[in-house]
Amino acid sequence: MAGQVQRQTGVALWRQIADRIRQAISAGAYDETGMVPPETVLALQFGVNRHTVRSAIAALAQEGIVRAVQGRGTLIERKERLNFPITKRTRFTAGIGEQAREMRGLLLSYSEEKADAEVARGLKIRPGEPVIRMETVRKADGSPVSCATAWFPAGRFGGMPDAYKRTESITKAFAELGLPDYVRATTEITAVHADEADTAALELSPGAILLITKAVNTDLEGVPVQYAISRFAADRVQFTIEN
Amino acid sequence: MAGQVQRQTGVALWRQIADRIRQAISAGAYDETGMVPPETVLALQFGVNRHTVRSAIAALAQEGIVRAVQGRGTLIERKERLNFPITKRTRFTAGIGEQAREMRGLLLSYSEEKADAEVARGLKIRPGEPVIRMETVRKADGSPVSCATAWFPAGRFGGMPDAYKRTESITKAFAELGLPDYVRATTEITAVHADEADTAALELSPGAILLITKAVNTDLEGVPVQYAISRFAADRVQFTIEN
DNA sequence: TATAGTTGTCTATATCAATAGACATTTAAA
DNA sequence: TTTAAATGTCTATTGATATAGACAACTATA
Repeated sequence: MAGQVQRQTGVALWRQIADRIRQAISAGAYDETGMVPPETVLALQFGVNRHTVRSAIAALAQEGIVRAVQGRGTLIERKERLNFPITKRTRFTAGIGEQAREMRGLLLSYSEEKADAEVARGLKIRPGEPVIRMETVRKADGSPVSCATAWFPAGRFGGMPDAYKRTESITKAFAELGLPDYVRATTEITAVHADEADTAALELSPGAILLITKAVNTDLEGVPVQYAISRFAADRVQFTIEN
Repeated sequence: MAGQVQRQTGVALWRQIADRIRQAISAGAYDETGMVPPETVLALQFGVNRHTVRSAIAALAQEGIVRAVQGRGTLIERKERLNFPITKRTRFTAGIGEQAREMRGLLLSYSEEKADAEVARGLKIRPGEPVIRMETVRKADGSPVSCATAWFPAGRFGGMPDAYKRTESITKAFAELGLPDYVRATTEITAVHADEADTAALELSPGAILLITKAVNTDLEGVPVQYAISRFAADRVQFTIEN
């Protein structure tokens, strides 16, 4: 974990240090002991006062990642970073099935609306045609992993919100609606700072990073069936592309 | 751009606001006027003092994204985002060939070293075997887009640093060294905050976001020829995966 | 040439972030 | 039972962040 923290950047030192420690934990840097190094050691490493390190650790404790025990040290409670393979058969639930015990997709809201230019391009329909929009949040073992906004052609998949609410899975909902299989056509990936809504929904600290995917799924004939913009907590996930 | 900023989170208000405005610009929110709304309007929108908004705009001006003109307003200077397709034939230079006039790869430094566990896993060699490491920065039309650390098996590609320095391209350097074609095997994508070294190399503002790719390229027989960790300025690029 | 609207500069004040040091409290091991 | 090593708590001080208000300087337009 080389490299010093930066001052006067608008990001407090304690937050930078919290981010770095969180990353080191998820990279397995402290697996040998299962503990974060002592505060005095970290303060020396980062070139800051011990109190500043304490602020960082307090933030991580608040997130449930570590637990400080007086006299012993700071224990690591949780270190997951979920991996999402992106392939022709990209599935949210199945993709991380072995990495978490319980995967759930929750429907926050939905509505029927007219496709704007972006959605129309994704679904290969004309702007103004009716689409179903769903806002969802997806959780692994109860911890929120991503928010998604998904659009479906209204004519073919009008029953999607109801089916999704019942099955908590896009794949199962598609199956119920007569589409047993579908494939990932394109995926775009960018990264931005989280805004307020996503910070709340994903239980992030402000200034946190989001990985954004814009994906088009099609049926086996290549007809688009879903356009989705998903927002992932960058410190909890990574994507893998296998060619 | 609804939603208020958050206080006491370790991220200064001016930085949160700068991030939000940057995002709004790149989403085309101000395309109609080509200008950012007046400081007083933004201050009202975000629920902060006008001086706080001014700090945010000063940061964006420092990045070259906007230019404030007394008496007129704050003009948008730049809003582009380069697209990188990730496929079997992923090439940095050719990939964005049509999006920029001039693509260059510059060799910052190189050395011969022994493979650590991560590099050995990527190149499918034993830890400790000799590898060539190159630190490079890649530019589009003179503007830095990414930093990369790349490793090559030393025996087969000892001449890589010299060839790369001459050709400014991995693809051309491989060709010179007797490898006319290669394919992308795997790509991992994550996102983090930029550290000090990358902030300097990519001419970023502190606290900026990096998209990280860890990629393995192989020859046509599937033998790994390159393991590379690239760090992209997230506000200048996006990735596209076509299946 | 006024005038409205905009950015630029200055002073002052309050709060948050960071440093510094001292000492208490708890745990585990000598 | 000591002792070393770790976290917890307290006070004090400095610098960065944020607010508040007033006014100057510049631009475009009526």
